[in-house]
Amino acid sequence: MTDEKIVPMNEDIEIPPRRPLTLKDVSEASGVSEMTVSRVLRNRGDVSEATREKVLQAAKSLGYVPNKIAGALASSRVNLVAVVIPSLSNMVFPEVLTGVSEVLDETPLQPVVGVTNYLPEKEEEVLFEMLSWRPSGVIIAGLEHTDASRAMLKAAGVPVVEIMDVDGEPIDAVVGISHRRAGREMARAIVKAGYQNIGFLGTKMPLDHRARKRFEGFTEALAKEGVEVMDQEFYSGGSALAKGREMTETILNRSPDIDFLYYSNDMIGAGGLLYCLDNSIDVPGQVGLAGFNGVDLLEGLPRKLATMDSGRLEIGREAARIIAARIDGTEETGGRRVELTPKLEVGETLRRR
Amino acid sequence: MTDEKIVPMNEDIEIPPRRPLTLKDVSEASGVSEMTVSRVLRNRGDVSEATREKVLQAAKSLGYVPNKIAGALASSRVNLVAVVIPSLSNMVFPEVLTGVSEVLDETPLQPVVGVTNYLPEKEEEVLFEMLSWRPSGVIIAGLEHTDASRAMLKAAGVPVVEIMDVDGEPIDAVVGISHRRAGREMARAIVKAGYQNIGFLGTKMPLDHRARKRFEGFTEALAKEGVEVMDQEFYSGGSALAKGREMTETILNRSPDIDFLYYSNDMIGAGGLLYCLDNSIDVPGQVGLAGFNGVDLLEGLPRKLATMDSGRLEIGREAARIIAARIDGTEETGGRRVELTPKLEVGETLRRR
DNA sequence: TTGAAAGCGCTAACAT
DNA sequence: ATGTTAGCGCTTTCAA
Repeated sequence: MTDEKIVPMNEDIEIPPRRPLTLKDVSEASGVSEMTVSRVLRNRGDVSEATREKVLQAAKSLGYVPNKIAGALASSRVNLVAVVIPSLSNMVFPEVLTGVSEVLDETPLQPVVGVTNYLPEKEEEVLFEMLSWRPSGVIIAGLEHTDASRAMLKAAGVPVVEIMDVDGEPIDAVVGISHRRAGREMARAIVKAGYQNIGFLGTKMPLDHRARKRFEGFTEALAKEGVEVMDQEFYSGGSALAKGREMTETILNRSPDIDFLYYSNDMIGAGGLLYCLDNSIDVPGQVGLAGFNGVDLLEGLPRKLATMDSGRLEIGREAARIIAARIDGTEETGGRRVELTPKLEVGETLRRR
Repeated sequence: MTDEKIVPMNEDIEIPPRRPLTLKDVSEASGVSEMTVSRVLRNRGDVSEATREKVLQAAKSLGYVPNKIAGALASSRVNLVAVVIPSLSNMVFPEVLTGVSEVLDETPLQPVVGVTNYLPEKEEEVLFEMLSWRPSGVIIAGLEHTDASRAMLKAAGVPVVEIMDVDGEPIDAVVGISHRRAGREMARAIVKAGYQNIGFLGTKMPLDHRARKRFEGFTEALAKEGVEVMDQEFYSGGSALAKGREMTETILNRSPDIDFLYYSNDMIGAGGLLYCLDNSIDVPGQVGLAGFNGVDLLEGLPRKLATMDSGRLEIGREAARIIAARIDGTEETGGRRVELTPKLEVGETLRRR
């Protein structure tokens, strides 16, 4: 028998723990300095085609994934944009995000989303958390923030775009619509169409400032026409469509003289419409209806609900454009203000005169 | 005239560029070493109440926001969980995210979302980008990925949970339902209810593997009963509700004998239902209808659509639980497989025998 | 075109 | 209970 080398099973054979690969590994595998590897991987500086090949080949075959944490620390450049929104359940915000992604996809920037559940303290936490990653910009819904949040945003030293709403004092840039104006314009359209006994249906959310502003604009414009909101009803939680039905039934039973219902969003408006149709209420003859947002669900309803487009997609896009332009230095100054014009969609639930 | 000190305007007065604060600033302001400041800010180790106070006070008054990039690099701990989903427009995914957030909110972990638009190459890019931040875990929709994506996920050395679907070979853990089974069960329920001339309506998306698997399960189970799908129709883009109407009209005109329509999602199903009701088609007598997902929109429809709940919220929660448990070491082994049972909701659009 | 050295801001590990 | 030292993995800067 030849004296084979026998490797005992239970020896302290060093099984190196699977460690993430580093530049050094690629450097060794390719026989090129770490620095040059780094240059190749970032397409920076002059590197000969030959070494370039070698490096890319080595990186690929090892399955190297760069460590952005180290890169960001070394370069103090972070390609993240913090996007802070109140909710994901309300389709409005995913739509805004879609607009943001669409634009950022053309840049090296990447959105990172934080959700606040409409709570100012939670917003503060989320913001703190996100800012601690030193993002290159912040897109945040609304103009109402705690003092601490405003202080953090100002101190962050990066572009901040407040979105959705323009009624208030922005910290830096702002992109949105005036919800007061949206409310006023809807009120005028309703009165002009000859409705006089108007009911309002909304969410039970004192912290939804945009819904509140629409309501304020609405009642204010009605007041100018000598009209008052006759009755109102609020809901929280549950299926918005079902709640729209229920609330509509409730308010119409309580105030049978109502001839118009203004809903704070299209979903409950759609529920109201379905209720009316089910109960043979003539829309818009006996009762007119209007919602808010311009969601594309409305296209498929038996009758097209009157609404006012809130331009979510465009808001997301524009906010992202502002951030991108500021970061790459195209746009110098801060404080841009973009007010989009909400456009009334008369649909078929607002009678025409 | 006294000789006042006159400060010339255009002197090279050093205006220190607004630099983000560091631990050192807090250390100097509080007269405590950086290390102790770090300890206080992370609630680590023993620190006397007195110094603790001093430090917190200093940090707060300066408005210090820690730099997680540096922290992560030093500790090689990153409290991020990458969540990769195909889309935000389909409410299903925001719902999953809601479940994920809900659970991660109770932990130090934070979700970071990436969207792939159902494109495998885009998924690969997004994954590469996210993994370069060295997240502590990955939650990713589906079981179908490019080889490169699978390789990256395996090499990442962190828990990976594939979600939504269990029909296939997971990389690590998996949480979802069997879409094949969902399709089969719906087929059986339909045949059992006495329908024989069945149409299928879906999205024109070869890359939506879950929809495909449902369809396969569906046709397979029908075949066992000696039934074949009579006609089918596909759409892409636009308002799903409106498309549901259109497709329903098209297919019923083309194949008037159809007595059941199976929709690949609730939204187009709802459109179909509204179409039928508008056109006085007796549902479920003349034509039965069923969708898929169990979205809560269905609660508000004139008639409750039959569907099968896909348990999105619970999938998100469970995936997050698995990640959290593995990270804090509660759960050792990998490869957990959680198959949720999709539950048939008969509603009012599937006739009862 | 390539490489070497010196940090980025923090934390682990070890003093004291 | 507090401080000191040495990196984490990269990029910047400077040198060759």
